[in-house]
Amino acid sequence: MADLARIAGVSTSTVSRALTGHPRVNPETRLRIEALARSLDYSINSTAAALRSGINQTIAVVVPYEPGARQSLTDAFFLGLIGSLADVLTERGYQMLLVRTDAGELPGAGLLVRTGKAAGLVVIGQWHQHAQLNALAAQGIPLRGWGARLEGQRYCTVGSDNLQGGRLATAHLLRSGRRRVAFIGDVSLPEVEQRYQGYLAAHRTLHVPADPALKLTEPFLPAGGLDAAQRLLALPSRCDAVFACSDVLAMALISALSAQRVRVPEEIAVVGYDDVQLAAYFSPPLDTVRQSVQAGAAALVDALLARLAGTTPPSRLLPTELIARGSVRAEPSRSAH
Amino acid sequence: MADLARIAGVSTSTVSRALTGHPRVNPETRLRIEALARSLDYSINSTAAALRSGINQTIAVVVPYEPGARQSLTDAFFLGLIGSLADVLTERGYQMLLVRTDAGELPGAGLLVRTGKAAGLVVIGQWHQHAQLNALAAQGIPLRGWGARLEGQRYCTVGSDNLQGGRLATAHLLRSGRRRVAFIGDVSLPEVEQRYQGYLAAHRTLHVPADPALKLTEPFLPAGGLDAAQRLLALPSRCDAVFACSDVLAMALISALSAQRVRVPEEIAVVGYDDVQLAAYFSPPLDTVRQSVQAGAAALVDALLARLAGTTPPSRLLPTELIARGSVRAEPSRSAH
DNA sequence: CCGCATGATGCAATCGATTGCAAATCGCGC
DNA sequence: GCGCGATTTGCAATCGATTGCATCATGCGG
Repeated sequence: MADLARIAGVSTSTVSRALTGHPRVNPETRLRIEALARSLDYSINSTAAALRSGINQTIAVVVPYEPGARQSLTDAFFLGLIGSLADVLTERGYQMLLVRTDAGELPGAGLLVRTGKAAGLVVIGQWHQHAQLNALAAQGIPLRGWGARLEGQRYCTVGSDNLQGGRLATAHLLRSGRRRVAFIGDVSLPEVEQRYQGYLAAHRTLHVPADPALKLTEPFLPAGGLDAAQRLLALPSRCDAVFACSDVLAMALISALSAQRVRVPEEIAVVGYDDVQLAAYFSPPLDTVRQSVQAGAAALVDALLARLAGTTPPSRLLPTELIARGSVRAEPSRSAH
Repeated sequence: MADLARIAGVSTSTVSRALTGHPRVNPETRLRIEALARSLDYSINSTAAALRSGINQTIAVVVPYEPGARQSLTDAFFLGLIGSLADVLTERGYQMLLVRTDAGELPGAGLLVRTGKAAGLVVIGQWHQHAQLNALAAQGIPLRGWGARLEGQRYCTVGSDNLQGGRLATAHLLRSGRRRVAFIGDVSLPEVEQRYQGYLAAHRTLHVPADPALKLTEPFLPAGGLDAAQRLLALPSRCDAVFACSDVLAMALISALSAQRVRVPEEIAVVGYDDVQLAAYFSPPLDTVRQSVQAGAAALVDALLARLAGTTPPSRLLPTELIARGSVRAEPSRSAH
C-alpha cells in the first residue's frame, strides 16, 4: 500500500480511504487510486485490516467427532447442512471456516474466537456435549448450535421440532393401521430422545400401547440399520412398522430387510427422518420427516449474527413436515409389485 | 500480551517466546508464563501473529456454482469430498475455509491468497472453467483442482481415472451380456467426456458397436435421471443397460424406471459412478465405479502442501474400482424377486 | 579478581493496514 | 483582499504480535 501511495503521489491514509469506500475522499482521487490498484493488481491485506479494525467476517462451523473414534464426516444430513451454511454465509457476506475437533476438546474451539480467527461459532453434530457448550457460552463465546433445546441451557440452539417430528412419523404409521411400531435410534442423544417422546405421545393420543421391547438403540450409521434388521427379525413377536431416526438408518434397514425377503411396506412399513436428497428416489420412495437444511442453516446464521449484533433471540424450533411417498402405503402410481 | 508481560514482570518478547516454544527462554520462566497465561485464559491473537510472521495455516476450498444459477451445494459426492478435506486438513494442522463463488468470478478467488486469507486453493466442482483456472495459476496462486487432466493445463489436478472408470463400468455391462448400453451424463464436462471415451473404448475392445443414439446428455441432478428414464423408454429400440455418470443420476433413473414397472436389473442393468454412501443400500444395491473421497482428499491436500513447500508434483490420477452389487446381475443372496 | 563464553532477557523496529485529529486547500461572500 | 466553512488530505498513533540485535547476568577458567 505504501508503494501504491508513493506512485499515486498521496499518503497511505488516502489510499486506504479510497479503497475502503470511505466517504471523505475526492471522487476523482478515488477513481485514480482504484485504477492504479487494479493495474498493479494490488488488494488490501485482510490480515492487517482485520488486526487494525478489529472486524472479522468469518464464522467457524465446528463439527465435533466422537472422542477417540476419529470417524470421518459422512453423515448425509450434516453434510447437507454444511453445504447450506456455506451458501447462507456467503450470501450474508461472511466467510466460513470449517473446523473438525474432538468432542472432548470442544472448549478449545473457544480459542477460535478468542484468538480472533472467527467472530462466532456454529456447532453442528450429534453430541452429548451439553455441559461443554454451556461452558463455552459462559465464557462469552458467541455460539449457536444445531439441536435440541435442553434444560438449563445457556447457549441458544436452532433445531427442528423433534417432539413433533416423532409424533408425526409415529401417528402416520399408526393411522395406516400398524399396531407394533419399532423405534430405532440412539436415545442418549437429546434430539433422538425427543423424537422418542413424540413416538410415545402419538401412541398415547391414538390409544395404542407402546411396547418397550420395540425400542432399539442403534447409532446413526448404515451398520445400525443392518443390525436393527437382524434384531427386529429375531424378535419373538414381530413388528409391522419401523420409525427410524434417520433416512440413512431407514434405507440400510430396508436394504437388509429385502435381502431377507421381507417386503416394505407390505410386511413392514418404514418412516425415516431428515428427507435427504436421495430419500425420494429410494425404492420404495421413503416416507420421512423433513427438516429443511436450507431453513435450518438460515436460522442458525441469522441467530448467530443477531447475537453478534448484540441482541439475544431465543432458541428456535423449526417446524417439521411429514412427506408421504411409498414406504408406508404404496402409492398406486409407483408401486412396482 | 502486554498485560501478561507486566504481571509476569518480563517483557512481551519473553512472553512471545515462551508461548511460541522458542528455545531461547529459561524453562522455568516459560512454565511460569504458561501457567499465568492459562489462569488469565489468555491466548495469542492469531491475526496479529499471522500479520507479523507471515505464516498462514489456512487453505481455501472453493466450490463454484454455475454462473447465474445460484443452485445450492447438494451434490453427494462433492459434499463427501468436502467432509474428507476437512478431516485431512485438520489432521495436517491446517484450517479450512469453505468458499462458494460464482464460477464466472473464479479469478476473484485469487484474492483469497493475495489478501492473505489463505495460503492456497483447492477448487472442487463440476465446471467448465479450464481457462479461468489457468489464469489463476499463471498469477502464481498455489492451486490444486479436482478433476480431469487437460491439454495445456498450467495448474495441477487430482482426479480419478475417468477413462478407466468409464471402461470398467461399460465392460462390466457388456460382459454380463448386455448389447445396447446407454450413456447418461453431460459430456461438456471434461470428466464426463473422459468417461464417455472409456465407454467407447470398452465397446471397441469387446467388439460391440456403440449406438450414438444411446448417448443422453443430462445434468448431474436427480431430475436428470428422471428425464433420462423418459427418453430411454421412448426410444424406438430400447436399451438393455445404462451407464450413469453418477450414483444420484443412477438412483433417480432406477426410481423412475420402477415407477414405469421396468425391472432393474432384469430388463435394464444399471451402473453408477462415485460409490456414495447410500449406493450400497439402494435396492437393488447399486453397481458402481468407486472413487474414494478419502484418497482424493488426501491427494489434493498433499499436492497443495507440496506446492506450498516449493516442489511441483505432477497431476495425479487415482485408480478407480468397480463395485459389483446387484444392479447388473442380481446377487443370489440379495435378490428379492 | 578479571575476562569471557553462554544463556536469558529486553529494546525497538516491523508486519500492513485504519482512523482521530490537525492541517491544507478551495470557494465564496462581503 | 480577508475570513470562514466545507472538503480533502496528511501525520502519526495504533492494532497485537514477532524477531534481530544489544544488553545483562551467570558461571567458570586462568
